[in-house]
Amino acid sequence: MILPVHDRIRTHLTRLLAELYALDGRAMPTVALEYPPNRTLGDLGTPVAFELARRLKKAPRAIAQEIAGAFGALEGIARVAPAPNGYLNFFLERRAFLIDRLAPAPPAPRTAARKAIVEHTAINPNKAAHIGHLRNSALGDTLVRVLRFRGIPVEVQNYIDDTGVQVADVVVGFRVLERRTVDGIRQLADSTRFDYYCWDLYARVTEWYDEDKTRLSHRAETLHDIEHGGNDAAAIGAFIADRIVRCHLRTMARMNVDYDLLTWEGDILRLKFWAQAFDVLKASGAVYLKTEGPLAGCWVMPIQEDEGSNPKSQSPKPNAQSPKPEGEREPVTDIDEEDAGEREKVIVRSNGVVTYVGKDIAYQFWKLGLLGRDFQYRIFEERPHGPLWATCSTGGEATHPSFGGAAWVYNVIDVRQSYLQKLLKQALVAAGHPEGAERSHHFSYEMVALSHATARELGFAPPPDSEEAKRPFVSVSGRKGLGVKADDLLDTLMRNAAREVAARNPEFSEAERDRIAQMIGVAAVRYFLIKFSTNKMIVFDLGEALSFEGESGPYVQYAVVRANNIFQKLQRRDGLDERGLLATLGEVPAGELAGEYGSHEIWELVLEAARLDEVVEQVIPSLEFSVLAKHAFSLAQAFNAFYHRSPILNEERDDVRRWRAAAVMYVRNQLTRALDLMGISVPPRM
RNA sequence: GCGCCCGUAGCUCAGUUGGAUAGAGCGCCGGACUUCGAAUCCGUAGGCCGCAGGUUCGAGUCCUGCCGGGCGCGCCA
Repeated sequence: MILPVHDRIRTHLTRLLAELYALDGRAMPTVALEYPPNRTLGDLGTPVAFELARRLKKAPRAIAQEIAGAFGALEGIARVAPAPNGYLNFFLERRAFLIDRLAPAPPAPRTAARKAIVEHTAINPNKAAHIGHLRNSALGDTLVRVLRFRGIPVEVQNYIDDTGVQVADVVVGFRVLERRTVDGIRQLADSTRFDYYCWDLYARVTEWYDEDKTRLSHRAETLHDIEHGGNDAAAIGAFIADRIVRCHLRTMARMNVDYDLLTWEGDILRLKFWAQAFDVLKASGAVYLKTEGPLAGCWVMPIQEDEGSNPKSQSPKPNAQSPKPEGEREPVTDIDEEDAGEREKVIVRSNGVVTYVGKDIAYQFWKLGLLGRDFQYRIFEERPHGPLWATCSTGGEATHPSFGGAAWVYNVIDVRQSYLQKLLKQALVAAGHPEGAERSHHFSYEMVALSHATARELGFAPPPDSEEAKRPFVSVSGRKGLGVKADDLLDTLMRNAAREVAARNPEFSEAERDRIAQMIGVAAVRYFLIKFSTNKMIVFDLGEALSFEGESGPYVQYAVVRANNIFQKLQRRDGLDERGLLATLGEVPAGELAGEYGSHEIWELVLEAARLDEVVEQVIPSLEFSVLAKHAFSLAQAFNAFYHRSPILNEERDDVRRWRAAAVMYVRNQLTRALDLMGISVPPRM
């Protein structure tokens, strides 16, 4: 890991600059650390002299020379070199650096970090999951892993909208279109792929509505029944939601995605979370009753378009202190009710029913520990590593872990919900919790569409002369049943992987082959869903996603498998294991590592591998995991090139062999960690 | 109409605190398996970074305008 070295240089340099140029805190430039384009220039470099040039009225080059001259000794730094163009470059103590990083890691220091809640997945529990949902969970789960890597405690929640329109529509499908009873549906669920069945039924219901709009009265009626409970529709709705959620959990488990708590919307209603939040919002003036105009009788929240309404976001740090007390914050901007052009969002309808935004506000308050109420909790299912909990409104377990009340909240929801998520933050500010707003993140990402080729392959080709046909992609639509089901994709992926594995390892048993194929399939999807910027739409193409070559998850896995093979052979052939290797590194001549034999390639590998912590640090505030994916890929790429060029087992010079093996060991360790952050495991062979 | 996002190689994309020579993958073409596994590697070709201004020692990156595309803006969720 490289960050401790950054910190050491930065601290040293800051003190040095203060002495050298009598700079006080305000005048002190930030010491940015970068990587020179090649190792002959240095291992780390800073453009700090450029920043000082104007203030000191001196050429950057002269400043860099002065700093280098006064630098003195610093642990881990072999040499400081001012570059002719003004950069200040550093050379590291290579041997110590690598030995340090190979030593067994000390137990992670206890951090005072407060809990973060990550909510992701949140699929309507009325049909099978599709490829778009996988993007959500892949991003959400990676966020969870990355935060935990940094020592931040994380609670993972999956929100279940069991009382919404989508469940109601499937209830209508079963009751009205198919005339089934609860028992009939249960039988069906026990004997079919229930989530697939509902996928089709849901599409049929949508069509049925489209044929005759008056049929929508069935939806309204069902929605009402579900919300009030104690009737057939509610029982069917509850059954469907429960069964479909279990299907979703199985699908997600295939992707190595897991949760701590399922929060059910029905419980938010039954426990009257909204009533509580409503009181707070009314008291603070965040919402008010319209007495005239088209919205008369509605409780509304004014929508602010100015900058002040969108507080800057903060990201958690393991050692961050508690937020400033609210008293030190700027006062909430006054809401100008007289402003004629102002827009208003209805929170409570004139018929007294709260909107989706209202429920979400209450839920967000609870997540931040600002509501003053809690759920009851039941065990949803037992798992090897402990129970999966779910909320409930009556008869909960007497003892349960503590949920909610987090310092940081991440809501992983697609970009179309940006507007609502912004309202959520505004509500927090208006209710007097600006710091809660700053610590609430909408983790937004773009949609997944289908390529025309893939749509055609699946039988969704749009009519030749339609608008859709002219577009560069085909939109998925759960309502129309148009899309790639997650399990179908995973099945295809794993089938293809199994074929590849079998071709290369004919001696494998079927079970072994399938176990490995599964790991490879997961690597392929998860990497594919992570490697694009979140604000870029993914035009999903089966062929591309199925590819195990080039920039892909399996490519990175393959590099690690190769590295592991080297160690297995080293041990078998030469009796040299990792511990034995480590023990000798202090004595072995380090010419190969130092680049004295003409190539710096193993040092390049080590330095690049060490950057994982820096990459993670960068990835948390930006929420751009493509950076992490790219890092892993380029490290794997560098390793593969090295592997090809530089033999280890057959290298005759013992010192060279040992340093190469040590570098491979470190790269392997770091790549394994990077893959784990993406939810990808390493197969024993592939 | 208003708001947000995108425009970089033939295609798909990196380039996220403004820094040293704009990079990958795929595709094309040409090479490398009696050698730690070729799901690999090496090489060739391919760029008015949408356009025009501005800020800066320095702009693909920041600002303004324009052009092209996507998505939002409901007493739906």
